[in-house]
Amino acid sequence: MSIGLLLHPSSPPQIPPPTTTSTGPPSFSSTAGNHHRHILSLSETCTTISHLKQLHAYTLRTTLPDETATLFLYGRFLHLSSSSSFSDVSYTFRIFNSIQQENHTPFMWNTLIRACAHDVSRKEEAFLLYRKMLERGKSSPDKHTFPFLLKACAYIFKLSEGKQIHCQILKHGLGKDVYVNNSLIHLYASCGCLDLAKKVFDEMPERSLVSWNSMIDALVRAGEFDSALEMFRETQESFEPDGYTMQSVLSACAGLGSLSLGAWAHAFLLRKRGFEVDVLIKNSLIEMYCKCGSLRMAEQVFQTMRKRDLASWNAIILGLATHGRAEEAMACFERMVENVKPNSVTFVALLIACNHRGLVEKGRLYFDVMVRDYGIEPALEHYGCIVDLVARAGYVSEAIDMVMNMKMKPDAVIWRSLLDACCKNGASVELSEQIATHIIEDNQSSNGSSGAYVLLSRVYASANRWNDVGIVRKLMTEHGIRKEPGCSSIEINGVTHEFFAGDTSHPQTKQIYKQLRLIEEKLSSIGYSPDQSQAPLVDSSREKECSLRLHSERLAIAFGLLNLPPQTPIRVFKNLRVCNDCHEVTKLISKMFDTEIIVRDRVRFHHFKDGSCSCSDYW
DNA sequence: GTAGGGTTAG
Repeated sequence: MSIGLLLHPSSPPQIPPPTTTSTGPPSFSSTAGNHHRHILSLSETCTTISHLKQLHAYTLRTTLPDETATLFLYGRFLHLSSSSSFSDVSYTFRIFNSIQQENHTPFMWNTLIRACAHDVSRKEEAFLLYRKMLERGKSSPDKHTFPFLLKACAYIFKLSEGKQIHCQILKHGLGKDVYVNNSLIHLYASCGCLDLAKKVFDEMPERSLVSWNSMIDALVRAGEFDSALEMFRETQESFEPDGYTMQSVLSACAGLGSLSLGAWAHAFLLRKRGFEVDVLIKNSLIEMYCKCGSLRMAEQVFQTMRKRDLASWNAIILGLATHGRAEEAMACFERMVENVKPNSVTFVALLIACNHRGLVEKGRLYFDVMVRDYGIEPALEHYGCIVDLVARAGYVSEAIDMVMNMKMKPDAVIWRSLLDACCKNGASVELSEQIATHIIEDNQSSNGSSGAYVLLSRVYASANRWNDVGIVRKLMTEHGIRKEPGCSSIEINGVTHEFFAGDTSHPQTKQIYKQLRLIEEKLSSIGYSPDQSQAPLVDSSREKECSLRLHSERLAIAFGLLNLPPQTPIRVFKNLRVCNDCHEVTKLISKMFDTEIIVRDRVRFHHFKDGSCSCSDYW
């Protein structure tokens, strides 16, 4: 039988077939060894699972030289069937199970474990296989086994299993293997155990670029951006950075919100040769520039991309959204759908765009379109945006209905949006109490509920229930809960200056407040009256004095106006969500001072490691 | 004799 005839017409190889020793006289080659070599070479040219199955069938009818050769060939089949281009794991299992148990080699076990580690729905099976491998007692795990197993483990964030595997690694004497250790670093970083990742890294006898990259990535994930950049500097003493390194570096710059560092990293990339600045790096650049407040540079990167993927579109839409440029974000979405199918993240970005600008109608529309036209189930994040949007606009009962109809448990962010709306819209004290209870119960041990306590005390104060106000304050003290202050930062000449609401600690405070008065006078002259409700909780005498100067971002803007040369763009970061009112007043100030002012929110402030910032917020 | 480690936004 001719294997050439069996293969699909599109298949590349048409190697003359061998004849088997069992099916008649040889035509041009007669040894089993030749068959073996022939099948092996054919296996290298398989491009579809169908080719492989034909080759497998052919092999079953063929006599091979010995058992070792047969097992080697089956190992190859296992590997092929589970490789990313074929990825027919059930077929891999069928081949594996067709081989007698005592003939399963470590290579076969490893291949099967790898197949499971790469398959989204089979991660758990990787552990079962490992256990079986040990139980059968014929094959010992080796240096190839553990990276696969740890990958599966990291994917499902199983720390305790990971630690057990770590023990197994040591038991089998593989604690020095660089691949195994890199996988351990990745695992511990995925589980949020920076200390353990660091320990593995520090104790490694040998490190590769991947070790450094994994460690830098671990630091970025943990929000230790400065340390990540420091490690990047160290890396270069031994290795040339690659694309992975640079993506982590860009993330670190974005995390710090430092445009100067980010621009430096960009220049480094352009200067560097030897690796391609691909879509993923470009996406990181867009994200970095957006997070560092330079939408202009982000747009430039986006515009000059020859190839864009889903993430590129999402990154730019999100950037526009968080900068309060909702119309452009929506226009970008329209262009996007002509090229790429949007996903759930796209709609988060669109809802954020609406949220930042108080576009309730549009927000409702996108929420419906997402479900109806794209079949995307709303996730917690979508609810977080829409509930906040609707609630802020004063549609409290609609927001409550939404929360009640959610398929998942609302988180503290959502409850807080509701509570905030209740406070502003004079909802009943009982309702506010109920909502506050949800938040406080969900956040017993963390500081995430500080907003709820503050809001609740406001509700009681407005109802003249001063006793209850006292009780709330006492509870806060007892639970060690601090108020979460509004905080904004601005980077000037590579130095980050930070301001809190009503802050007077800056050495230039006098001039800053003078500048603020000037801004306020100018604003009043054009009839603008700042929205009092947006002011953070401060004592009432100061609130009356000047609402404008109490906002942290406005202190930062005033500082920027004082210290930057005219026409220099002013970029301010806020630890909390930038609200519609802020976008509005920023636009006015930009116009009055003929300069570009951008205030944008930061997901997390790296110096609030103790969780005192709104890390759990989506914006 | 086969293979192996490190990314996707809120």
